[in-house]
Amino acid sequence: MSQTLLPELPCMCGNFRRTSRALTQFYEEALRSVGLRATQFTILQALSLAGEVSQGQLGEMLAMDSTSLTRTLGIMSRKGWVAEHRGEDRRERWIRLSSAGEIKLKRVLPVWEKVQSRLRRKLGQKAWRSLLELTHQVTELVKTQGGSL
Amino acid sequence: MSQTLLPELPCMCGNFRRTSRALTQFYEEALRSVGLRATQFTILQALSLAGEVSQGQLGEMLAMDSTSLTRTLGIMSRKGWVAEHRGEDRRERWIRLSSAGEIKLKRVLPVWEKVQSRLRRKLGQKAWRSLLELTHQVTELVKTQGGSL
DNA sequence: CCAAGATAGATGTATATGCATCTATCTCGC
DNA sequence: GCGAGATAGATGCATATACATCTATCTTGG
Repeated sequence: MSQTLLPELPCMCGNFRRTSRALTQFYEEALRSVGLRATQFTILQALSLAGEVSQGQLGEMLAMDSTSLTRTLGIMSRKGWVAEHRGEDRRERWIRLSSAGEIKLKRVLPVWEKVQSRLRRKLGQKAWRSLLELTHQVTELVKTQGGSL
Repeated sequence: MSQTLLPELPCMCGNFRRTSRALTQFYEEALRSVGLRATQFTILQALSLAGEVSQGQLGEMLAMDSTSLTRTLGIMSRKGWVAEHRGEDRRERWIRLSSAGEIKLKRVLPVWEKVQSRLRRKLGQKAWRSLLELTHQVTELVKTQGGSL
């Protein structure tokens, strides 16, 4: 098949989704060796940083529908990476890394660091920093002002 | 639930995936009124720009596995938005907008433009341009140099 | 022309993801 | 304390998405 040039997409959403797909493949190629999907790694890392949080709070942090987390956390729970218990408010589900999860994360981090720095090197410090800041900014903007003008 | 501050994620991939989710919800909230998912809109728009392409070429353009397109194009074909036919090479599937697809796109574009400019206004011209360029750059980098150092 | 290897998609399977809806709980006014 | 309305997650359903594998077809050396 001929080399179709990567076109500039005019849609910011389409653009982000495309880059997400590309990046996900890039990271998962490495993560595969340790049996983790991108989302699962993100959750491990987020829990490691945040400590114990409710499912809803985790959803907020990751801009992910908390009901979507029900399934992903189920998978991770079955693998023994997270520990859950009901909160004082019995409707809530509180989540934290299990010790197996901590061990898993410790083993995975070097793999992640390698992909991460490989990309950082390719992109350059400046673009790297800009991207982290800009994507964070977009997420905040879109999430907090949501539907308003 | 208390307002958990949106943390900075150290992982570029996780960052992009989070922003993608947020943006997708933002755009789909608007697109819902015209019965389109983000991916479907992207494909309509891409076909409108590219004309007729093979399934593989479309996958390249969108950094999407061409076998994933089999299902999405199936859905869109059933809705009558795309027309397909076998290529001279009988293994290939060539895709273009049907006239119903063109009409659909024409009806959807104003809705898209509105979300799009709403976001552009919030972000500011400068960040907007930077993002389009940087995301494009990342996609190219990751896709072309893929696994290499 | 033919067999061997390459390639484009189709299909099976697993995860990711959101929304609508449902259930269990909680909160608050009375 | 009770009932009405709010809230956290669970569940049903649809789409999105990738990879492994399979099939049909093409290409190419002999």
